[in-house]
Amino acid sequence: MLKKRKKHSRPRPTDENVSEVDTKCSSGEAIDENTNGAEDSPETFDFECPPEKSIEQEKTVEEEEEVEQGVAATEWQMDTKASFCELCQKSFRNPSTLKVHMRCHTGEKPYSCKVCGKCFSFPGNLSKHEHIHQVGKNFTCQFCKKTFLLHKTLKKHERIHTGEKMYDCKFCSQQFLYLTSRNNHEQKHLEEQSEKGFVCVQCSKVCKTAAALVMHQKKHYFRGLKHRDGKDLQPSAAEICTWGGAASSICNDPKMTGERRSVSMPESFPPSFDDCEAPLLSYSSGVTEVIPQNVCTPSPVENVSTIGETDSSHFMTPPPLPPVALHSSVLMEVPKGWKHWKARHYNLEENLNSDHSSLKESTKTFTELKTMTSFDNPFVP
DNA sequence: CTATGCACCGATTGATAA
DNA sequence: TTATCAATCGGTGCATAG
Ligand SMILES: [Zn+2]
Ligand SMILES: [Zn+2]
Ligand SMILES: [Zn+2]
Ligand SMILES: [Zn+2]
Repeated sequence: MLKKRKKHSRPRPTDENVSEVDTKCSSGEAIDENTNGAEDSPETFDFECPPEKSIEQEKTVEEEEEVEQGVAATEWQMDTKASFCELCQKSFRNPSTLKVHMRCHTGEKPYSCKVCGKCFSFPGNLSKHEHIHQVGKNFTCQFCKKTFLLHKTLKKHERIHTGEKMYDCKFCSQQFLYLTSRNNHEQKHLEEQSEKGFVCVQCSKVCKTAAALVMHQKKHYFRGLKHRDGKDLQPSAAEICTWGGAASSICNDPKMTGERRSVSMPESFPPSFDDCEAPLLSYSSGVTEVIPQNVCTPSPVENVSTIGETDSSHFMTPPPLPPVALHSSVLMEVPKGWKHWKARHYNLEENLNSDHSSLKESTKTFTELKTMTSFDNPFVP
């Protein structure tokens, strides 16, 4: 299996006094003292690459296939060769990785800063921490020459110059530079939605009840059918399989339910807009003129559970399957699938950083579709 | 207040040394 | 095969400006 080349394979400093497990950090720490600018340290300059392109997160082809095939991932986790954390249901290929991982459950922090005594679970974090005791800021912005203590900080700073806004609103096409800004914005959506009732994403019509909304949306739906005119708006079989497989695998995938904070998988998932977006994803790839409007419309969060139980048919379903049913099923129920869509959605987000071209492509289209569906969103400038 | 910006932390990953 | 480490991610908290 060819792995994607990593570019950051610099030869390790062999005999540095990098006292490994040693709880006290040796002062000569491996922490780059090649500080100012760190000439070859990939830490500092890899602006050739698109900022979001994390080489670190690239997955092996093998893993990609697992995701695509859906089932493989689950099987892999059960593989005895893999180390498995029962606490968070995560698997690791390297047993020692599991050991290290367990520290986040045990709270063990064997690495302590000898300057301030602060303890850390992971050696790398101690190294980073020790950096802050050094005088001088070591990372310089290539655009404004401002300096920063940490590489991560620099990278984030440079987004200001590059214009990269990595935080997308889940409900509209707006993007944000800061997570807090994004969250605030999304909160507004939620508040707005819950005040109004049930909003049609196509025309912004607000309905008092979900049932009314469904009736309303049927109009859009049939209108859409008229305009379709034989255009092939259907996803390819491959796409369907891919998505279907991904969904099924992910929802069973312990990896996806772990405590990995970066994924922000909520413990419980009151169906939210996320769930509504998933259907978009499912048939977005390669589709240029979809009826993305035929997505389930966000409902007030607090109402969702009720609807799911008693009025599930009011939700338009993400019809992952028969192409023929692609459009005709958009108004069908799906609540039992909430979880799956949710899971898939998060998986996509995670894979957005990977180099998986197909997932990426789909996600990209997803973003485009979000734009399409948000034309009438009051939050869109 | 809200948005912006920085300091810092927790955790994972892949390469590679042992 | 296992252990270690550099690299890098996502995230929180707080300060400050408008
Ligand atoms: Zn665990
Ligand atoms: Zn310290
Ligand atoms: Zn700058
Ligand atoms: Zn928005």
